[in-house]
Amino acid sequence: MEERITKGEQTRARILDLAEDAVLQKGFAATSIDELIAAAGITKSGFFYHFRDKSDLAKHMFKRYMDREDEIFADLERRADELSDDPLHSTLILLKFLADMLADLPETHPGCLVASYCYQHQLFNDDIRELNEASVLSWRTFFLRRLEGIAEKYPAPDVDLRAIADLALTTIEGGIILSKTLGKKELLPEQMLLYRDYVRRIFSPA
Amino acid sequence: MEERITKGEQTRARILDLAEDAVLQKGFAATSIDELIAAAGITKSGFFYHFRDKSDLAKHMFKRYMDREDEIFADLERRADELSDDPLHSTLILLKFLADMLADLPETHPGCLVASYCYQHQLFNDDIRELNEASVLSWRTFFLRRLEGIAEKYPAPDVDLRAIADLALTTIEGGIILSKTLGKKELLPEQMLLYRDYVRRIFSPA
DNA sequence: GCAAAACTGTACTAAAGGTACAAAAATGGA
DNA sequence: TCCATTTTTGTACCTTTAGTACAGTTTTGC
Repeated sequence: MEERITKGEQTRARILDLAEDAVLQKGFAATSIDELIAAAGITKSGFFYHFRDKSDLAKHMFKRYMDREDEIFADLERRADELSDDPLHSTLILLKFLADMLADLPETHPGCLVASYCYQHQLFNDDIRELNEASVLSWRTFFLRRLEGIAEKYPAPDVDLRAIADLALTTIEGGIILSKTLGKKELLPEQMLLYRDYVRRIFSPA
Repeated sequence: MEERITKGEQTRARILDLAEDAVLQKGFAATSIDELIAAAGITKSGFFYHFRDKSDLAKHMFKRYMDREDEIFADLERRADELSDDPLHSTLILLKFLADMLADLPETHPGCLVASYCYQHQLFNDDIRELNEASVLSWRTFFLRRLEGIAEKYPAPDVDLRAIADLALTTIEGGIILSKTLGKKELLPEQMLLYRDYVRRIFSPA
C-alpha cells in the first residue's frame, strides 16, 4: 500500500478540482484553460504537459465522476438492503434514499455529465462518448438486477424490466432538466418519487 | 390577407433555415456565423444587420421552434379527441400518437432545444431563459388540463396531477438523452409508452 | 424619383485553444 | 552527491470565432 503520490499527480488533481468547481458553476465551454492555469498557479505549457487538450481534461473529470457515482450507488444499496430483506421493499427504500439525496443537491448543480456530454458532444472526443455509454449501461445493469430480483418474488407478466430499468435514468435526466429550467430544485426528487410509485404499482397487485 | 413578405424577412428566414439544419446536425456552439453566411451567400455585415448577435439568432430559432411545437400538440390533441370522447382514452390515444411521432424522428435529432439550452445556458442570454421557461410551463399546462379532465371522471385520490403532468416532459427529455447516448432511437418512444402505461395504471383501478 | 431598407467592404479587436520547442528547475533513487 | 527523469517555464507564433465600427452601395417599393 505505498501511497506514492508524485508531484505531477498532485498538480493534475489540483487542476481537476479547480476545473470541476468551474464547470459545476458555469459549464464546460465557459471554463477557459487560461482561467484554470491562473487559479492553479501554473503556466499554459504546464497545463498541456498534463493534459493533451481540453477534451483530455474532460475525460479525466468524467472518469473521477463515474468512480464517485459507483461509490454512491454501492452505498445507497448497502444502506437500503440493511433495512429490508424483501427485494421490492429494499428497492423502494433505495429509491426513497435516492430522492432524498437528489433533494440535497445544490441549486447550482450543472446536471448530469451524461446529459452535458449529450448536448455538447461536438466539444468532446470519442473516448468520452464511450465512457458516457458505459455510464448509462451501468445504470441500466444496476436497476435491472434489482428489478429482476423483485420480479422473482412478485411476478409481473407483460412488463419489460429492461425498459423500466432505463426509466430510472430517464427520470433523473429529465427531472434535472425540468427542475433546472424552472429553477425549482424540489421538482427533481418529486419526479424520482413518481418513478418509485410506478415501480410500486407494477409489482403490488392492487 | 396581404402576404407582405419583404426581402429582409426572406433573408432572415433563409439564415434561420440554414442555422436550424446546422444546429440539428452538430449543435449550436459548433455552428459558426462564418459558415452560415457562406451558405446563405451574404456577408458578415449582412448577418449582423439581421441579428444583433449569435444569441439573437438562437432566440429567433427558439421562437419558431416553439410555435411549431404548439401546432404539433394541437394537431395531436385534435386527432386523439376525434377518436374518443372519454378523457382517459383520448389521452392514452394522444400519448400513443406522441410515441409514434417520436419513433419517426431522424436518428440525428439533436434533442429538445429546452435541454440544449439547459446545458449550454452560458452561451445564451436571458431572453432565451424566459422563452425556455415558458415552453416548459406550456407543456405542464397542456398535460395538466387533460389529466384534470380524466380525474373528474376517474377519481384518483392522493395523486399529484401537476407532478404527473411534469412527468411527461421529464420522460421526453430523459428519453432523448437515453436514446442519444446509446444511439438507439427506439428507446425514446419506448420510454414514452411507459409514461402512458403509468397514466393508465393511475386512473384504471386494477 | 426618392427615401428607406437591405446589404457590401474594409479594417480592426479580443478571447480562446492550441503548437513548437528549448531551457530551467525540481525530484528522487543509486 | 551525481544523474536521469519528471515537471515546469518562457517565448513566440497560429487559427478560429465572435464580434465592432462605419462609410459606401445597391435594391426595393410606394
